[in-house]
Amino acid sequence: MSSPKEESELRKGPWTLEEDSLLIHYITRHGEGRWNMLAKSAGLKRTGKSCRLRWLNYLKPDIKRGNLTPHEQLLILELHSKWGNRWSKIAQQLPGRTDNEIKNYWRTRVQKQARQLNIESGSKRFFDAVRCFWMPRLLQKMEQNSSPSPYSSVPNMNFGNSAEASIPNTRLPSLSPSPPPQREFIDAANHSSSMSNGISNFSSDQCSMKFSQMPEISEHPTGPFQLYEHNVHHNNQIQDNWYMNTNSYGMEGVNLDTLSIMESCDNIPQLDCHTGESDWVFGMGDTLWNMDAM
DNA sequence: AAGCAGCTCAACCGCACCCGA
DNA sequence: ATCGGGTGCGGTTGAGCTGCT
Repeated sequence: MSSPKEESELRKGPWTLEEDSLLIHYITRHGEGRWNMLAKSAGLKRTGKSCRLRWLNYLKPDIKRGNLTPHEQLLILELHSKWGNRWSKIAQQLPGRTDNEIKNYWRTRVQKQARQLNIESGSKRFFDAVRCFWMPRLLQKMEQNSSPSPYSSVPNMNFGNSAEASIPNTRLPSLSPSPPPQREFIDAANHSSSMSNGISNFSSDQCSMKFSQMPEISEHPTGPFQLYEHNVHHNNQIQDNWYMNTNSYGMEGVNLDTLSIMESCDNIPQLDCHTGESDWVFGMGDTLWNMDAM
């Protein structure tokens, strides 16, 4: 137990370079753990908790900095649907990313989008928006940004409970011409269409037909979202240029018009990319987004 | 240039759990 | 059985940054 005097001497707030240096040097020499003792031994006027947090979330050598990649974002969406707010568990699946970072991402990006859409972030509508727009767009970004397939590079990337990787069996709104779907995407969709786990009634034709009813995404969006998708006219062809800036996380293309169509899709049998009663493309039940009040 | 609002993210807080004495 | 220290986790806060007017 520390005396009141010691308590009052404890520093709070942002870490200085000197403190960082002390912590790094101490851990390099003696390793992690026993944080309270470590704090004292290292000569830091910080609580053990503060030292631990600083190390794990910021100083540890394998921490990745910078924006989350579309692939990482997709993984977060998928894992959150599975585990809810189990940030540390989710973080374990994203090497170099911390639970704090993922939590911040969820709260500032995902929940923000839900708020702007004026929908409950755990609701079925939000669920559909994520599934039918956000995820496919992230997938598209991944296709464009990377090769080989991001899925093949993700160990244990298992979308859903089935052994098969049932990649979202969705099609993008007619954003023509879209890049050819990646191999796994097609395979998974084809495969899933023959499965009997609730994805069976998926038909890509149905889905694309449904999306064809969606409004064209305006080049000059006026909705609450700034679209980062620009249709570039080139040789009489329209090319969709996707790019990320710090605020673009793929869902910006979802506007209220689109969602209202989605809502009207409730009259039409639930979005064709929707899969049966409660399963969705990743084989998750409705309950998955309800684990915690988001 | 200044003021303001919104956003991001590092850091803190409180609680729960684990484990050894 | 229980007490206390150590640790981990999720929620929240606030300083600083950015962009807009």
